[in-house]
Amino acid sequence: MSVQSDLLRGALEPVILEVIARGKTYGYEIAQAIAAESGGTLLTQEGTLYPALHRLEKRKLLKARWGESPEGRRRKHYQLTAAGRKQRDALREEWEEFTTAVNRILGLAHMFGPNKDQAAWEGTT
Amino acid sequence: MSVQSDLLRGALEPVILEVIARGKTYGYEIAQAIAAESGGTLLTQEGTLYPALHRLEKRKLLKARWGESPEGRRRKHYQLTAAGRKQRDALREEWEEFTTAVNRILGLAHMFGPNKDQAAWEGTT
DNA sequence: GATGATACCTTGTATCGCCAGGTATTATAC
DNA sequence: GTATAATACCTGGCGATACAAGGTATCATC
Repeated sequence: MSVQSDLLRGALEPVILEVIARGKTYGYEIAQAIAAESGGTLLTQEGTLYPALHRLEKRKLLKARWGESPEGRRRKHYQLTAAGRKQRDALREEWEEFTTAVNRILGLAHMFGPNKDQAAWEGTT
Repeated sequence: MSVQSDLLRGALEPVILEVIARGKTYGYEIAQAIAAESGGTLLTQEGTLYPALHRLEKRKLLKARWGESPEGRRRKHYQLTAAGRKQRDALREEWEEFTTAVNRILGLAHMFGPNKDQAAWEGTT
């Protein structure tokens, strides 16, 4: 398995929730949005995405209803539940903290917020 | 399993390689360095770290030799091989690209400096 | 009528973080 | 003396999940 796969494991859930929050509602569209909005870096395979959506639905973070495309193809539309919105916020926070911690170790200085003790840390090695 | 666990999967390898490159040589020390340098955010359990070191050694990214502490306890010291250094660079690059892509989707602009006004953007949903 | 795009799904495999347990030595209490 | 903690290593089994590979079905295009 590629490293991309391992990286995706922690990021897929917040990404999906975010894309749905932005108004992409069904699987195929969500996959395309992830690919497009990531500049082609993130490519969620169908065997990854659909099970993930089902898990989120099972956990009541998403609610689903069947619909149809203008051409008559069936689509399964998802939307965030209240719990889903809450989880989205929590995961975004967790992602931020986690990547900040890793970036500190990797010596990658770009951070999200105001950061006070970067300089102090830099001096201690 | 916590989300932290899933996040760690993609980051553990580059983090370990980086910490060893910085001069931490044996497991116990590496674990403490990861905890300390991440500000306590990253906590690699022994059941995570030791197998990871063994995998890296098996893949010839690390070379190991047994040693002793001043008090007489045995220690297994690791160092990067040439392939390990190369992998470290590659993984750092991959980490950067990946997190940049995710941040773009999550609306976390990858910024330099203490400026963060997401608030304006947040209001537009 | 073949191909490709759209749109969904599932099974099986491999991987890996973690839990829980183990072994052993040394230092520090009490 | 003898717990307890800290140091320092290890492993087996479990649960979770990304992916490959396969499937079904509709519609547009050539």
